[in-house]
Amino acid sequence: MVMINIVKISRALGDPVRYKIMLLLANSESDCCPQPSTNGGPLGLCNCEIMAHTGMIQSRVSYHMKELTEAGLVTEEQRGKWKYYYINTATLKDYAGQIKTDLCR
Amino acid sequence: MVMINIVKISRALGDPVRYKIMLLLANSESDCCPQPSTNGGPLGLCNCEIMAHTGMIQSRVSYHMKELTEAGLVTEEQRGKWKYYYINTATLKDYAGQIKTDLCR
DNA sequence: TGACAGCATCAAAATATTTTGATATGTTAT
DNA sequence: ATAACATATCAAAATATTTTGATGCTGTCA
Repeated sequence: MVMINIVKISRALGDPVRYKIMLLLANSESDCCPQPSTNGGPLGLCNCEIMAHTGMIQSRVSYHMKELTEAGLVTEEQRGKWKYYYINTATLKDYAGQIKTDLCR
Repeated sequence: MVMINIVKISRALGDPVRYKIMLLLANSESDCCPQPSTNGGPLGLCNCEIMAHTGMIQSRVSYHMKELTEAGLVTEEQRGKWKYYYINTATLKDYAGQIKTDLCR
């Protein structure tokens, strides 16, 4: 059982910009740069694609991706000079499960 | 299907003070004032009990209970001059479910 | 009704987070 | 090695949230 921090994950998801990025990651396939590895889950996007989809500047995207990564919601993968981000579904499933066991009784 | 706002709920849970209150509500039974209604779920606590458990001043507790209530995480019940709060487990279950269906694929 | 208990609300202060532009770091291709 | 590109980091500014103390409102009980 992985250790997850409910408050940290909630806080990460509780920002509209970051939640939008999570939805993007869950629903988009990469279409630029080298293709990410086939990991069975979402294919992920690179920083530049997130910039394009959201219209945000680079440092802003970087900042939010770091928040998501540190919460364990997103996994990074360096591929050449690009960095891919994809959703860590294990964390989300643990999170959803723990919310229910800890708070619903 | 109730309309829930994932960002708002996440934000509400993403504050350490509020998450602590949620755990309190999930694990405590009221032991003061008139007993709350038997609603099948957690019995809830009144503002004064939350103050006692957390050591926080009244206006601070009030502020956070409002945030939790507005997110739909907590339901209020006025009983005499006391106000009881109890966890809204339906919202939490919908939340956990939607997190999984929207972000895990 | 008056006194008081419990909670809500408000404005100001304190604190935290987010955004931006500049600059640094790391990778690839020439 | 150098240039060019992708991303990270930093410090300052902008913005948002939380905390506090004061005050207001409502219900209870003498």
